[in-house]
Amino acid sequence: MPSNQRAPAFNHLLKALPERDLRRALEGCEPVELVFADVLYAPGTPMAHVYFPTASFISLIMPIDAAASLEVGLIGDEGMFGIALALGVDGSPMRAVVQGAGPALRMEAAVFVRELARSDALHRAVDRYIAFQLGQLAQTAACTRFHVVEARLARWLLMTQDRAHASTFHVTQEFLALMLGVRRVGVTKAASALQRAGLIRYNRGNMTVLERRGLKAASCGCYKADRDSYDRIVG
Amino acid sequence: MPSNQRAPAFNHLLKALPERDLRRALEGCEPVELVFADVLYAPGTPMAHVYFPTASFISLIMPIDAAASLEVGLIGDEGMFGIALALGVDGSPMRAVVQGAGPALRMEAAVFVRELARSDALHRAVDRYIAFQLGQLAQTAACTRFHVVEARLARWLLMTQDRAHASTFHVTQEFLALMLGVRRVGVTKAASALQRAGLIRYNRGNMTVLERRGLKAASCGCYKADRDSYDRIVG
DNA sequence: GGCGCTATGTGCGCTGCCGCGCAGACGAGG
DNA sequence: CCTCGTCTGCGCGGCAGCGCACATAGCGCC
Repeated sequence: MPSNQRAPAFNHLLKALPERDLRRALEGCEPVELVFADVLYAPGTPMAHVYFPTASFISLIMPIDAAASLEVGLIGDEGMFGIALALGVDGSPMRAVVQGAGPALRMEAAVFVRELARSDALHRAVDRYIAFQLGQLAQTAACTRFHVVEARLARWLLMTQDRAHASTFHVTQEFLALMLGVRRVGVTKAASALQRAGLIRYNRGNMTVLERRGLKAASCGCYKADRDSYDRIVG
Repeated sequence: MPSNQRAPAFNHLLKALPERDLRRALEGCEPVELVFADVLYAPGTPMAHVYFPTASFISLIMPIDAAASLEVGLIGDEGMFGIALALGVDGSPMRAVVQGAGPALRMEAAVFVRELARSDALHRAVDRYIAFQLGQLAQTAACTRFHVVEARLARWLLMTQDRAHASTFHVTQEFLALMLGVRRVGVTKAASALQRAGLIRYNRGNMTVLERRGLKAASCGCYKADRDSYDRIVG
């Protein structure tokens, strides 16, 4: 696994399209640079754009009370943000926040809808991705209910590393606590355990995954389940 | 609210279709009587049928370990089981179990796919329902994480009453524990609290909702959020 | 009428996470 | 160099839910 090297920047959902459909899809896209912590979509507003991350990633965050919220999805170059539009709906209850800064392809909502109608291949790909997201959400619900913070943290780190295409990325414990829906102190405890085990190293927001294999063992089965599900449905 | 009276048996997803589409959809359906606890779908198998409950309801259950599982969705006459097929996938990671016995309309997978291709109205309705399910799953994930058993139980009872169209239905504490992902004892505690408050009455599996209003107050906001979401997206 | 199964209620010690408050440690900027 | 803000670590009391074990009570069945 190369350390901090960026993979070639493309989006797998688009890349799988046949030549002709791909070209037309790309024509409808505009390259943008996503900025960390930017809110790409807020619930209750119309969805103006869809995003295909190429070397960036996006969190889906479900607010519940005024106080509490929970990350329920992570979108990188394996997927897209904006599936609601493919379902004929122009909103979603989840907030979309840039988790990893970097390039993405952006398409206007109307253009996306038009392209979907024109390209069967795109439509099929997006539909399959939606099916994957459904399973992912269910998995996350159950995982969040049953698994301890340390395992969930390990899962989160693996998922993020996959999307960051780098073994080092930036994330503070405070932020992790928000994502996992626990106190920061809970993250401190779990993270020190993983660090003591030599699986990760971190310091003031610089997180490095040292041992993927060990991290997988420390994580719950949900990471593997996600991967398998993706391969089965989309890949 | 009439006590144990059955509402006229139809499925709202189908009912909203224009005359012509509705007729064709119904022609593809076969009326069936769902039996309590029957497994309509098991993960890893191809999905042979879709179901439109008319006066029955179905649980979506996400298994996680060999031991643990969690109910992540409830499908009554407001929806359908089998959305994966509409997304071009013939499987799902969730088990579908009959929660409330009663009549439903069943359609063969191939027929469903064909009808979707033929009827734009059906396709649009199903797509919107999928969008609703996505939000529902996210809501459930967050609710399960943050809310106490008593509130979640209240929510469950309200959702079930809506789908049973009756204020009395059959459900044991053991079963509730499985659905909510807690111990039976946890359900006992929460249920006695609700009973002491005069909101419900139960005895050996016979559950009666006495005060919807009070139950709503005891539940978390997630029940209302679900309803609102449904009205906004599908209704 | 008695037996056994199912459903419900209780007690006890434990664990994981909570809220809150505080302290040390590192880094950036003046 | 010093200050301030950010990030990380810890202690303490509390609570919700866990695992386990046991007690009671209806109900069906023979």
